[in-house]
Amino acid sequence: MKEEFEMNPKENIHPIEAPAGLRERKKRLAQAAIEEAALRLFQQKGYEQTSIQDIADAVTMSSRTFFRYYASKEEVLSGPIRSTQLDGIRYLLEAEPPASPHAALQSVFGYLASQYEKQRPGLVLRYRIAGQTPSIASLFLYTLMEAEPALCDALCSRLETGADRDEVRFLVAVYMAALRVSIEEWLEQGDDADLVNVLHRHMDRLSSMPD
Amino acid sequence: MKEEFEMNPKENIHPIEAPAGLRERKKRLAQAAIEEAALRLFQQKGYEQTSIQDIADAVTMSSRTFFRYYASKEEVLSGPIRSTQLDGIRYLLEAEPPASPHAALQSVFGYLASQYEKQRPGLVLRYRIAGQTPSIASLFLYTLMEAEPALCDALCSRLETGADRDEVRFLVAVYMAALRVSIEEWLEQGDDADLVNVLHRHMDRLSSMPD
DNA sequence: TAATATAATGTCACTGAGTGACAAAAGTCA
DNA sequence: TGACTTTTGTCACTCAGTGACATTATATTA
Repeated sequence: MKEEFEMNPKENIHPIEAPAGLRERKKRLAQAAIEEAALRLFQQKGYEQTSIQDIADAVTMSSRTFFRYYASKEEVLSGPIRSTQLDGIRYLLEAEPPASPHAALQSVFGYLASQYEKQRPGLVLRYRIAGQTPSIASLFLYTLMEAEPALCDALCSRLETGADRDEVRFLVAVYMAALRVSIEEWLEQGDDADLVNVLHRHMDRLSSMPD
Repeated sequence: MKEEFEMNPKENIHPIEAPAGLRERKKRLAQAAIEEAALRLFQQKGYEQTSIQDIADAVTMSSRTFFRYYASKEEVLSGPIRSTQLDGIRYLLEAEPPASPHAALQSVFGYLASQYEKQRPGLVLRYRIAGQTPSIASLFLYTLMEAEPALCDALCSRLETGADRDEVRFLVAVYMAALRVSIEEWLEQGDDADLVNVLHRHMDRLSSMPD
């Protein structure tokens, strides 16, 4: 069992950060350099053929230091997905009380889709690697689904009607499935494909479900 | 990238096996002994605290030999889930042509639930470990979802109406989500809980979706 | 049954991920 | 500048997993 919900350095930065000392700036540069080099090498040589040492060499740091920025090799790839999911949880917590579970879920997942939409190039690359590397595909699934319990909690807490916990869990899982296949579909399409649109096509058919 | 769809020795056994030589019998015993020891140790000391060497010692074999039975430490845990999913694919391929996608999916997933139902004790144990070990939770998710493409293919091929591939993919994913949360719910309940029943409660609400 | 072929196991040496401990270097601030 | 804190590098280590090759056990056949 590892980091579970520990955040990586990037996520700790407060949205509007003041001047920021030299130390902070160097850390961000290092983090960015690692990510850049890692993605480049994964593309060039393949994920499994790229060692931490290769990445460390590429950015001239010790491999020990790599692990001070990323808890594992995998985390370089999953970071953006995880933080997007966390955004979704925050979004739901801050949203106005929903009219119905379906309305709330359409809203959060629509928001998530719009967030993923902004990251297309990075996601294309990441999912291409996932397609060739089961352990990464597995990680991405987990990273998506990991947010479900928090989403359930958030939704239940904002629903005045005492909704059945298990039903909410089911609904969240179903919408998550919709998001997941929408992302897959969207990434297979051309660069001008519209994720929000793909997701809505699927979600519309869900909202006719009886509560 | 590892074995992908390679089968472990157990799965290669033909259902009705004739006498079976000494070699075969020894292999099955070894495999069973490994699984037994591994599960016992995982329970006692925790998954991550148990090394391959510990398992090998417990059954008096070299750790090299462990890897001739299981491609990885994880595989000891995921094996039964994977083979159950494969059963589901086979079931769908051999079933009579379905009246509708929903009918077909209710049938396969009902079958899968009934298969999982038979394995409760092992699944309780495995999911307890998954709850403490993200990499295993991740693996279980993957093992479930991994069957989706094959399920889509099987379903599409048996549907006379030229169904939209993406819609079928979505439906399969949604039913898979139902199975997944049903299993989670069922494992949290008492020993006399009924998985098939839990799943049907969820699936019934799906079948009212427009195709 | 003995000789031979084949399959399973053990041994050894190796790569690579990940970690703990501690010393060296760099950034911070008075 | 000097004292303090954070970051980095070094080193030694554990553990998963693999390839190569010798050894042992099972299977086959004359």
